Amino acid sequence: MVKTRFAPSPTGRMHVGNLRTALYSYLIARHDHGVFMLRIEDTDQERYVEGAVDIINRTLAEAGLKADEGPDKDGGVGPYVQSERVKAGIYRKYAEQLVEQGNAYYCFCTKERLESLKTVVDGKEYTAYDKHCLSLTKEEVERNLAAGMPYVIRLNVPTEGSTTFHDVNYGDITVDNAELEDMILIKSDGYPTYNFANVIDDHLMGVTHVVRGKEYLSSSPKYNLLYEAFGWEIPVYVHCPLIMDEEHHKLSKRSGHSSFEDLLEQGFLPEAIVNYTALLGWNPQDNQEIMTLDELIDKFDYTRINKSDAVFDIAKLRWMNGEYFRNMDPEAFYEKALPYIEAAVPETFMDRHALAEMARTRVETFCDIPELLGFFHEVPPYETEMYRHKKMKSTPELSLTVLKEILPCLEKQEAFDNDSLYEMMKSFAEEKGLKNGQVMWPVRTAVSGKQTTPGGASQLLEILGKDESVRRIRAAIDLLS
RNA sequence: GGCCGGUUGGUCAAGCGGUUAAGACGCCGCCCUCUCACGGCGGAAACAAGGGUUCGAUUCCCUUACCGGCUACCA
Repeated sequence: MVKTRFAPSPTGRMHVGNLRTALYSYLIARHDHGVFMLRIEDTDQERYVEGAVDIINRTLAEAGLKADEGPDKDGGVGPYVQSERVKAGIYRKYAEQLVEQGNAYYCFCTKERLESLKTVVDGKEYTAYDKHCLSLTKEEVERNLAAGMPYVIRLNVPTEGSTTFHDVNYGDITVDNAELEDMILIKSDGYPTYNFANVIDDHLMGVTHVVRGKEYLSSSPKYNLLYEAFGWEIPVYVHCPLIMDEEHHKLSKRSGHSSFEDLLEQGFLPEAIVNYTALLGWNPQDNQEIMTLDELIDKFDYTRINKSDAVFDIAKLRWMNGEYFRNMDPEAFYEKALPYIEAAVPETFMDRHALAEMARTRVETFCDIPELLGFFHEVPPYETEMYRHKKMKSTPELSLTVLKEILPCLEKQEAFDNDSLYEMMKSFAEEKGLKNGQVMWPVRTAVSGKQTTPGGASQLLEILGKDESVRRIRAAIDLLS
């Protein structure tokens, strides 16, 4: 039975790199009808952010990634929050076992001593612990412990030989043990480090596939040392390429504007965000890009994940979001777009459904709506030169004449719907010996003040209604006179 | 600096020894058209470099270059 987990740290909003890791974990589990688990890794008290767990829950819920097990749904291997597991003494117990076995040792080195171990190369600091405390006798350790000296527990990495581990994506990776540091297992505040807690929890919780970003690739050999020391079975590693920002750096919370919540605020649909991130580092065989979560579950194959990093391209996300809008049920779009429409066009006499439908095929995010529909609320200031259009054979002078003559027609027009209005203007043009554009262009400009509008003159008139249309035509006549 | 990984158009990304090197986004042009948008058609645009291996390398190996990650009592 496949069991995957998503194990975020509650340190703020969730950027798309994390979201994708969650998504891939979810897809692997679902594809195999396995279990997807959520675990909260709050071992760093410094970085803990109040409310961040709520953000994680909300993000997963909105993205549609429901966990089968987690803090809110016990699956029998809890607790699912690491700080609670610390209280239960879980990590300490295993760390002490390693100490007894000789695979780990107590270290009482002070900050100052560690500082003295630092070497500076190219302005950057590097430390390599020298196993100083490994030589402490059992008595010395007991004495220090009894004296209440602060300590950490370190892994005793062999100085000779090499360690090889296997990753589904990157194959076998071998590293000289001399390169591996005696990493800290238990910090002086009693909390485990990420690397240690991960191994313990993944084993205890029965995780079969570990999905994570490839930034952990270089610390993975140490994991094997841990698994071997405990005699535990090593899970399947699935390291994913990183998602990069425009500057080609790892997306992080610091980059800003790239978290799931940021994107929602920028007017994107959760489904589109999920769909897009799925394609950053993976692709289905069949070239289909627009996929529902269920289709992703069906098609996802973790052995086909890419190795190289991917740049997050907001332009393509915009396109994809637009595709979702175009394929969306009009009523569903209307409901989500309504707040944006109401803000841009407060006039209640205009048909909101018609406005929504006008926007649906023309915007890429909800935030594009105000710019697109704003003129319905108020005609923006414009130059009379806007009435000049070569292809339409329209000029400001001709426009004035057309508007003056069509005004009474509009006033007496009874059926104020698109088709009727279009017919009326078309026959008006015919009677006057004008081209269609010579009538449509001035009318559309007069009621919108815009070079381009969503929909043609007649559509605009219909939504504006007779009173408002007439008012705007009159204002335009004044402007041109 | 050391270690690990990566390198196909601007971006995502097929390809897994023999191809006119897919497709998508973006960009440009044309068509459709009451302006847009949608839609349709077309275009420009790539195998980092050098050595091998091979009858034949984008595909396999090595070197170099470049990019990235790690090198924390952060994850």
